[in-house]
Amino acid sequence: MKIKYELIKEEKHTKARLGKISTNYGTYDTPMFMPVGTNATVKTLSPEELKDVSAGIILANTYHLWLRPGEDIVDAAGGLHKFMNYNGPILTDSGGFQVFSLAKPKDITEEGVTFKNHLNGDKILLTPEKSIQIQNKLDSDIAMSFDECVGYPSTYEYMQKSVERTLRWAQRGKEAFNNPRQSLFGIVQGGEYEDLRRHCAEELSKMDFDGYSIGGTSVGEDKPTMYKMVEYSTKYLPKNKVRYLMGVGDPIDIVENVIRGVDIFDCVSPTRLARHGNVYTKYGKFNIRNAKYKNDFTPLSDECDCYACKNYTKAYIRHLIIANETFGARLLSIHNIRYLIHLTEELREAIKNDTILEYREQFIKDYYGKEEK
RNA sequence: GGAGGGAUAGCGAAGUGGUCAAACGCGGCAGACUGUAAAUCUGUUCCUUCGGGUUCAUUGGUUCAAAUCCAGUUCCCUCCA
Repeated sequence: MKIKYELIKEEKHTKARLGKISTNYGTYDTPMFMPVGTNATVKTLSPEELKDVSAGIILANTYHLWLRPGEDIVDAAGGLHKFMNYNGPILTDSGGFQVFSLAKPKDITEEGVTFKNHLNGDKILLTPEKSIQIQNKLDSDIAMSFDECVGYPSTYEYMQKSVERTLRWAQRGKEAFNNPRQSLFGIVQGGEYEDLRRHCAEELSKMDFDGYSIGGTSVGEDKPTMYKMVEYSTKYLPKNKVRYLMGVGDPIDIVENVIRGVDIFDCVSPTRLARHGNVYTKYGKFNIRNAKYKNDFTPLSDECDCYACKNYTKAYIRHLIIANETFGARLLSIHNIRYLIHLTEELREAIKNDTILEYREQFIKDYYGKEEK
């Protein structure tokens, strides 16, 4: 079935929204955070551990699974859920981000994007139709339109051309789409230009997607610019459909963008930072590798209810990370994902109570502490 | 007892007259990371009051100049007795 979004309430002072999203694999409250599992695994975590941190939808990647193991293998396994043993909803990204991270401008044409296969160097062409066909076969719950994620800064002229092409690609993808169990989202681009964001959002709305994403953020711009990009997008999107801000997961960015009307976030940061020893806490981010934690036998965070915090000390986890033991990366990944999901739980509570502005103020005080003043 | 080889920063290891406070790797100390080519990348690692000061086993010598050449001493390795 298609996903359904139900808007439960809007916060009194802001555009923050409390909602519910119903999927083939259960109903979840929004705002929510989706952990990223590019290669059909949220790096180092088992599905049981994802459940333990209250993860809902997770994200996998079309480009990566296309190259390896190939969508036919996933199909033969009975679809992505069975293949990776995940009994929750899965969203697949289209490969649009790889246009930003892997392709060069000259590789992008009206037809699609030519990539240099990062595994063996082959030249391969990904088109809007191909991306959708792969996603149909992967049988994720939500497929994304194939878009061009444009870096920042970018000229108005380029962005205008790119937005028009992304709109045409969205239409082509929609026409190629063929999986009744799956939903399809359109992606708003347009950089920091309000008229382009508006145009893109309105045209996509006319095409009537099952949900809408905001793309082209966290590509080098500063935070105020990112927040503007989001405002210029949510402002022109229908209220009865879910809004997903792609690739954003810095804690403050989640708070700020919930306030601007975003329902869903995803980000690699909790798992990547974990592998690099960084730990999110209410009182800011720290690096467990620092020598000062050598003798620290307290948990990562006193506020956290995750498996790592309930059972292990900083000194032990530091030892694991320094010794390059995978269990350390796993414990920190569990913790960081749990931190971001818990953050969305608090934000939902604040929306319920119409206190999100107070929440933001307190959040900044706690998270940035002394450095801010 | 004899013959040869070697001793370089926390460790390993380049360097064989000036461009050497000394490559590189490891280890140490920090930093970055936002739809994952990322268990990756970057900086730093003799002392310093940032002017400079002391280093290449050690002592002495040659030279305008020595980690680099010469001699003594100590220790280590290989082979022969």
